[in-house]
Amino acid sequence: MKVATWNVNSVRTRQDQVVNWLRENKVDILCLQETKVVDDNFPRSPFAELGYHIYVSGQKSYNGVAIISTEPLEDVNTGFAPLIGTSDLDEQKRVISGTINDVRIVNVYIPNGSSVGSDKYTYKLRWLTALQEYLRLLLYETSNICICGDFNIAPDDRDLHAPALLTGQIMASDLERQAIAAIVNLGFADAFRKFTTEGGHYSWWDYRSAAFGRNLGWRIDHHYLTSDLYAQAISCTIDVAPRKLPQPSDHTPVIVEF
DNA sequence: ATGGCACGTATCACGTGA
Repeated sequence: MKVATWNVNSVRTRQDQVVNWLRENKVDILCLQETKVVDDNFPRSPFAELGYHIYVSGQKSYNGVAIISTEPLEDVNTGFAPLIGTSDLDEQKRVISGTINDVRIVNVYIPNGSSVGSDKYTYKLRWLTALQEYLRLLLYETSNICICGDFNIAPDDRDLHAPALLTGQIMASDLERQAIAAIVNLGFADAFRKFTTEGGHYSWWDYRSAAFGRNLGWRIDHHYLTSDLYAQAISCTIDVAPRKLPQPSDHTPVIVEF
């Protein structure tokens, strides 16, 4: 099974690119982030015409997640509420989950955090604490979990183009990295690092400063797998091709196969 | 030096992203 994640920075703006990518990359699951559209306005038909099922949790202008699946998903739900109860953290649409072939797919769009010490940074850390609790409870229900999405965190210095400059800044601060480590310690592993240990591989490049052309990137889009799935993983790759297109998203897809 | 670019909004600038 192939599971891809892609922050598309508006699914309506990127609609043709996403559909074309799906035609050429027959993944079973595509997790989207930053769809930036309310559910009623999600462009369902081009995906349905390819035979995909569509599950969405969106809002106006900001955030929004979706799962595109070859097969119908079971037990689809959104937000943290199903496991940890009602929370103000669910006002922003950042979590959608469903089951396929006894694998629980959890698609997340982790908050950006703005800058270390800001109110948004505090929100990001709160959100990460909630995610940790959500996953801890989910592990009582199933042992096969693939959590993927835009984490907005570079787990270690290999995931940054300029660690000396960027370590400690937003997306590379100690508390954010500790939050990732706490999730890993629940029983997950970073699928990409099973196959690639060196640095220089990124999933996001700033639109500004011609960052992509100079490979000034960050690896912030990840798949974390429970132990059996991790053992079964046979590849995890970053497809940089969509980032080269005209009017691209600033992120590019990452694909795991297990 | 907080800049650079892109997105959505009933814009003609702003908030947000990372």
